[in-house]
Amino acid sequence: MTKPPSPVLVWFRDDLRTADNPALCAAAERGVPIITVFVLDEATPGLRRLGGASRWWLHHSLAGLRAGLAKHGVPLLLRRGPAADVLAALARETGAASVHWNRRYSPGEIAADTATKAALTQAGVAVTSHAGNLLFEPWTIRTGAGGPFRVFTPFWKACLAAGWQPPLRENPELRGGETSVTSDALGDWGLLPRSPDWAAGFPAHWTPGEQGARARLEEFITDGLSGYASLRDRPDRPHTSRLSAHLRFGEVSARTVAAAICQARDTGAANERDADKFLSELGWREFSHHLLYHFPTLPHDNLQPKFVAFAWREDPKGLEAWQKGLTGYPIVDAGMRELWRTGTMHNRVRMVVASFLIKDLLVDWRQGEAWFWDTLVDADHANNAASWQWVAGSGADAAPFFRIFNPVLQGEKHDPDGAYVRTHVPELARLPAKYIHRPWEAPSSTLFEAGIELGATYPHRIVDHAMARDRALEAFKATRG
DNA sequence: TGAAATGTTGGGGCG
DNA sequence: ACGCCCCAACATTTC
Repeated sequence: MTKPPSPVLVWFRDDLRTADNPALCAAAERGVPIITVFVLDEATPGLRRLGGASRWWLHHSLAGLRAGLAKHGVPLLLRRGPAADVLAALARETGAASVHWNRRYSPGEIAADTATKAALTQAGVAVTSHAGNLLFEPWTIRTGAGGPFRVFTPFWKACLAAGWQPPLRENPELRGGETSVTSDALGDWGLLPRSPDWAAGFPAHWTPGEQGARARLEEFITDGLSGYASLRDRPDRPHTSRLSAHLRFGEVSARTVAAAICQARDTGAANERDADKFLSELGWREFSHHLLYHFPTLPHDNLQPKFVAFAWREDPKGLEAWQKGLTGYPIVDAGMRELWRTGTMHNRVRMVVASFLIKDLLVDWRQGEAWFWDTLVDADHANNAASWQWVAGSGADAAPFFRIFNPVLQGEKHDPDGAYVRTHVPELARLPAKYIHRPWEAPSSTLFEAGIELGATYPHRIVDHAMARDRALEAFKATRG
């Protein structure tokens, strides 16, 4: 009578994949049965509760991961509660002697994981953490002086010089663990919205999960990468990767994406300019995560102290008009409605709407950050905070505050025919291109023929941009002086 | 990974 | 022929 081997636990977090998953690989190499778990932890202090759109994504991604693991006979258990308690209990129930996970890097997550590791070690369970979610561990990229970079270009140069690891080559040979241990039912977690089901339109745009991520990566390299450098700013064209949510949940690793892009470049399938431009966008993801690691207050506090005194306006009506896509500026409204309807927004338009909220309405960037956190399927604590501070001018390597986007010119430059506006603001669809980004200048006969009545079928502008620009510059001057 | 204001230049119309 | 003005086109500066 030999005792069955004690299983190994793999704790999934932001790495909902089987390929290039160092924690899963390391567990597989132990040659004992594997039991995996995902913990919905809304109890440990310091962890940010997921936003609505992210919860929708997580539900489907977990369903996909469970199905993918089931093919190997590996169970995915779902548990809810403080991770330290849940894992300690699970180790007891399963008899597991070791746990593997891939590291997280935000301050709250680091604290939580440190506490979990301590609790498990105390209970005699070995914990091993791995590098799986970034190209580089944040503490490994340093300036000549030994500190963290605050400027992107030298940061990325240092990254390129350091070189990242290729993805793990082999899919691990997975061996499932028999377990009678209970799991929550995914449906009981209430991750999906109902009454109203605002995510009803999401499935037409997204396939969460590892398979969907790999398919999206291949499709991007085939159809989108060529021309990426010049067309990535065009919201009316399909030249962005749309991989951000897949990366956020780790359905595909950054290493895998980077390797695929490099391969396309090195085999001549993609030109160097397009490939390198896309790689640098992965670099911005890296930069944001490293910044948050080194500057843990990034999501809450202005990185540049001079902004602490900035006289933000309280403008609940303006904020609501912005959220609903009723500002009267077509490119802004198109973006905000794309966000609500599909859970994403084109990157260029994100900058335009953020500039509008911060500079035209003078609303604190944190209110915009909170809305994006709730509505974006790719909402990422590091990227979101770093990017909002970038637009506000308060962050690292940020756009200067006085770089104020003109929503009309941005629309005309990047959506020249108005196709993007027409898609998302259908009440303007019949307006000629000449006026699509400035309907208030259209002759009344043109508006009439397009079936538009300003103030009735489409709002008047909630603020005059020229006035708002001057106001913003004045406010900025005041913080400096 | 801006935009607007201001400055400069050069061609053409015109007295 | 010449100087003057206008202004588009482009460059530079400023916010």
